[in-house]
Amino acid sequence: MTDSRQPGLRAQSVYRALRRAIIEQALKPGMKLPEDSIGEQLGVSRTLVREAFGRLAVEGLVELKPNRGASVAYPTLEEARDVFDVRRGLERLVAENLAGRLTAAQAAELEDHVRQEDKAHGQDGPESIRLAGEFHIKLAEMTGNALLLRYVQEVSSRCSLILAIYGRPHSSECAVSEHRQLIEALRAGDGARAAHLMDHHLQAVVTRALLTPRAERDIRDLLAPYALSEGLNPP
Amino acid sequence: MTDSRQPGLRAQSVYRALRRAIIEQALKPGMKLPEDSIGEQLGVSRTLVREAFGRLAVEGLVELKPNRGASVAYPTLEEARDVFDVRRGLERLVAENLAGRLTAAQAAELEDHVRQEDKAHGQDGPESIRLAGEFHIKLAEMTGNALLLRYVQEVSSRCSLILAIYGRPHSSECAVSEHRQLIEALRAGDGARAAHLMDHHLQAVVTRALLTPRAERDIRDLLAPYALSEGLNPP
DNA sequence: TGATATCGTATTGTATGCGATTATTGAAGA
DNA sequence: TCTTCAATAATCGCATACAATACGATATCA
Repeated sequence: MTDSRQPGLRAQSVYRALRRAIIEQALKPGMKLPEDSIGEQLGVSRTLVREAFGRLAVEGLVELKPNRGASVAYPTLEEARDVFDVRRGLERLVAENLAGRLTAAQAAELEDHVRQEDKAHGQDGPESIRLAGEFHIKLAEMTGNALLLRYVQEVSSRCSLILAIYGRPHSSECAVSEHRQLIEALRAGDGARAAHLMDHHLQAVVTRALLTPRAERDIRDLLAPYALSEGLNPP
Repeated sequence: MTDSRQPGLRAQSVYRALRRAIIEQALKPGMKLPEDSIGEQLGVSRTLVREAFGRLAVEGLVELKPNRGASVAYPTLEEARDVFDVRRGLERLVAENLAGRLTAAQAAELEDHVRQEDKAHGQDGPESIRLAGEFHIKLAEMTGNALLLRYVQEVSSRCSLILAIYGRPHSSECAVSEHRQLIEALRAGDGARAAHLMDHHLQAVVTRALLTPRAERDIRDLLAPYALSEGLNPP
């Protein structure tokens, strides 16, 4: 138990617990987040829960409306596009920073990682998705740029949310082969090619996992399938 | 008085007040930030002050150490380099996004802005610095990408802090001519050139304003000039 | 029956209080 | 004079308390 009576760490524990719960969709997008029940569940007061909400709101994982509390963020398609655009820019930067600077140990670690991805790819479980995400985090870590890492983590989290809403069920977001090519380019020190690969890789993720033109952001369109399944006939 | 009895807005007021105070160096880097006195000064309780500290800590403007409270962040040179690297990446993205998409009204607004910069450039005051910063914020706004805007604002804030510590006194950070060239490229729809110009522009800002190899990050070196001015003789 | 008003409850926003940790002052000893 | 240590004061971490607002249910009226 990492309850840790140490001061300041309980606050962080609450933050991390909620963050994980949101990313793993234990708390689904749009779900209401009452302060006292969550605090009670985690064994802390509302104070710490609110503190965590604040951080999560900055990161775009929860929405915070005045006098009506917090709920898990429900990004619009427009926000989703924004997030992916920024993500591509950030990860391109990662690729450029890393090209040629990869140590042998780092390259080995990455290759070990894609091997794990290969194994998990067959079963198409949440394990596969987690590994694919971690690959990008690992790359960001290797730049040694703390701010870049933080931003990449943030957009990755938000991408998880976005895919939970708009993604097709069992798409294996990242193609392992694309990860392999990327490592190759990084190793060769070809920054331009690495950046280009990364860019197209992430672009591919969007088109693979996102049903772009479908899923209108209007309530009518969200309800349409339910109406149909009930035999209703909206105009 | 924007005291605003409205709920949730007082918290934001505290956040913004502290943020401005830090950026404008009313609160200097490294300065201690006691919850009580600040709350008393702003007419709110420690609760809201702490909330603001949390947000500012996420954004890297304050440091938050367990059991010893908050202080204005004092970025190391390494952190400074990280921030500038990410900033270049982000603003390159801005340039690419904006190239060719600039409306006539937007172009006019930017040109009006650089004209103001021209005027202020003579007096080399803080006005000049503020305008130079706002130019970049305006560009980010024009992308329509809220996340990109937030990130650019964040790195800009941190750059203010960094230049306050490591910058030479009256360097007029941005060359107005470079801003003009950038607008030109954006107008022409030449994304690659715009990105390239932005990249070199920001690179130039660093070399112009930052005394890179000097300014050691050791306390001894920070204190050296003070020691000398007091006639002391450190080993 | 349907719409609106009103009251009670649940939940949020903010302040305050208490125990714990850290900084500071001053005095005693080397 | 410089160090060491203890007592006090200041500050923080967190929980709780209280006021204000929003939500929901029942009652009232058309």
